[in-house]
Amino acid sequence: MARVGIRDVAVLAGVAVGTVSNYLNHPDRVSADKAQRIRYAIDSLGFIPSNAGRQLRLGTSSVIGYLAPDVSNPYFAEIAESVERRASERGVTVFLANSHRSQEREDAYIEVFEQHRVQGLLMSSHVPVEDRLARVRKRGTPSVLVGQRARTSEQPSVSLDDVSGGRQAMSHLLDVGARRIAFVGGPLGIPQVADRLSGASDAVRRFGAATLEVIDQPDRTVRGGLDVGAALLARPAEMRPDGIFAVNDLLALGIMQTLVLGGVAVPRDVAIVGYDDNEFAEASLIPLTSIRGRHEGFGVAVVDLLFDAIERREITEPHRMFEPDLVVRASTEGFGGA
Amino acid sequence: MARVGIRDVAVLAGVAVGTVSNYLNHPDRVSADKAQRIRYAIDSLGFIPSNAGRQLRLGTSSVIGYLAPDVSNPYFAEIAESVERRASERGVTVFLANSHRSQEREDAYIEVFEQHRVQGLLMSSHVPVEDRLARVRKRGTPSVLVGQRARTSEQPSVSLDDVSGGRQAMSHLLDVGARRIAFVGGPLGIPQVADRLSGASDAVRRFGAATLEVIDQPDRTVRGGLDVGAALLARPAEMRPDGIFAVNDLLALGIMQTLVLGGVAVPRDVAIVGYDDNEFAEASLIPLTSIRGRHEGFGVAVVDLLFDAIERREITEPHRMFEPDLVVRASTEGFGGA
DNA sequence: GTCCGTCTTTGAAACGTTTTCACCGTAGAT
DNA sequence: ATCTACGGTGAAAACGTTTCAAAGACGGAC
Repeated sequence: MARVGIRDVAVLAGVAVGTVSNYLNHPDRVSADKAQRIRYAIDSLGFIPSNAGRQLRLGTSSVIGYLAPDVSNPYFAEIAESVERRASERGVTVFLANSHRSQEREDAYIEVFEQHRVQGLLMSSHVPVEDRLARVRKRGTPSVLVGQRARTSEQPSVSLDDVSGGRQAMSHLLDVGARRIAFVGGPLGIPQVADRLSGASDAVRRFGAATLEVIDQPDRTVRGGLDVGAALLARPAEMRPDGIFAVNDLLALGIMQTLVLGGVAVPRDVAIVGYDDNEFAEASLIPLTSIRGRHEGFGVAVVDLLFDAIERREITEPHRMFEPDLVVRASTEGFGGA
Repeated sequence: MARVGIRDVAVLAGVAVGTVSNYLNHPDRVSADKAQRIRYAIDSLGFIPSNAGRQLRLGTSSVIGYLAPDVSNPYFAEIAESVERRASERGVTVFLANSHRSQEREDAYIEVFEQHRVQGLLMSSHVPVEDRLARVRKRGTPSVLVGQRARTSEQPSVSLDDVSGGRQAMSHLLDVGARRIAFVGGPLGIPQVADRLSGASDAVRRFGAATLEVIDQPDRTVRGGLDVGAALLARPAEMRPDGIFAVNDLLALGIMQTLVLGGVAVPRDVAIVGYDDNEFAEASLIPLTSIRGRHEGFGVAVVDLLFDAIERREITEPHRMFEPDLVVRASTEGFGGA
């Protein structure tokens, strides 16, 4: 089953290979009858142009890569979706890859993408990657950091203003009347987590008459939330927080489940705020108040920024930041029995 | 910023290109001192081998593709994850792509994967694809159909036994005492949906003294579930089903939310069973009884089957089927106030 | 009838890699 | 000192495509 190449097509159609290539890339340059013969030959041979050959000649492919820690996380999935939509509008295809939170696999995938000479690389990560991306850029592959504000001005990035998000979440908890508030999340070394905490503690500081407890839970999943919930239940009631700000929705849902099943009323006894506003925040039996980033806009911003970099256009604003919104739902409405 | 090639490395290291190639692919054939000079040259130039060049010469790359309708769906995400794990054990990388339920984009991505001469293609789809994959196979790219039993013996596939899953779900509802049961899902043209319904109605038929109503809801998301729930609430109470089997968990969670907020007690008034057992089934405030496929095993089975096809090994069992399990939780335990 | 311009077609070169094969130098055996 | 074996090296060909320069075909204007 030898692969069929452009040469076979040319022979069968009785034309030169150059003509077949023209048919594929500049259809206007080839006459109607030859076009038809070529079309027939392609169909009957099942010819599929080799990307390798084309790429070798052209020096680049029309693919971009998106490397995320975990595409199954609705947060990244949503971004991937909007990126794909925009990329398809601009005529490039997106290859997704999961780094699985492993730096080793992150590096491996970066290298694979480089080997494939993708036009550009989009990357979301839980750890700083500016230096690695700088090396990649030096070798010729531009990139956009997604979901995390880059700390160098050479590295374009698109992110949410997590400081503002944290501030909004915390202000809301204070507004509804919570005073002994717990921030749940981790590890604090992750920029997104640190920023949210920073915004939150800023809000508490300004408000004054409230306390902020930090519960470090690096496992930001439903399961991690269940653990935190159990730990809170084990405390005497007066030691429990009356407001909880979880660093993402999964965590918040887990916490909420344990508390409610343990007899703590949400939102009467404790108000809970999540982050990301994923599909399940709204679908929960006690719908979850959350912070929503408008990720649809992400796709356009990210892809367009990447193309600016690819085409070496002047980038006036390398760090695009989106402002998140607070979405109030039942998990905080009615705190204290109001 | 001209790309640096193997030739530049050879010049800087003062050796022939063939030697550099040997260093990369057959390190044992090159002497220690030249190896060191080459290593230095590669590092200082930032050389990344071009996949295009290599692939052109070799005729194939070490990449496989997984094309799914929607990687953000936990069901496919889990599969993708286990596939990636196994693939990485076998030394190939996986590129993911989202078809977004659009056949047009499905075809486009298939073609892109073919152009890239992936070693093989994994595909999940909501529609029959055997004929398209047959064409692809004829052109030289083997594939494995994932999550759907192929209807030809030439097309390898790995799937769950959805008929059995449907039967288990329904038997359980009958066991706990439900008699007026609704099956929610659609479109019925989708094999997975049809199979689950077929298993379910088989169980009802055998049992005898129960009715099965089919509620066609093609939007198998939380939102779709909310709609169905609202429709059920609008009925007079005696017209409502006392058992609901939703074709996936998202749908079930949406239905449950509307019903509970509308004053219907779950599981006392109505028992609900989902399908897929995703993370949120367990995390719901009323944890959801569901049907669980052991998708971890999927990865190994799928990738190994694909490699059998790639290496033209004799495939004795083209259709691997996994048996799903019933996971009983609060949404059915205690039906009727028991 | 000749010339010119336009439109189409052609063949060859080039892209970056791997592999094959021939060659060279060295070491060990005679 | 000569021969043999062998490991390491280098030059060149091949992979499939696109592009480019040049040649060819054709029709219209003089």
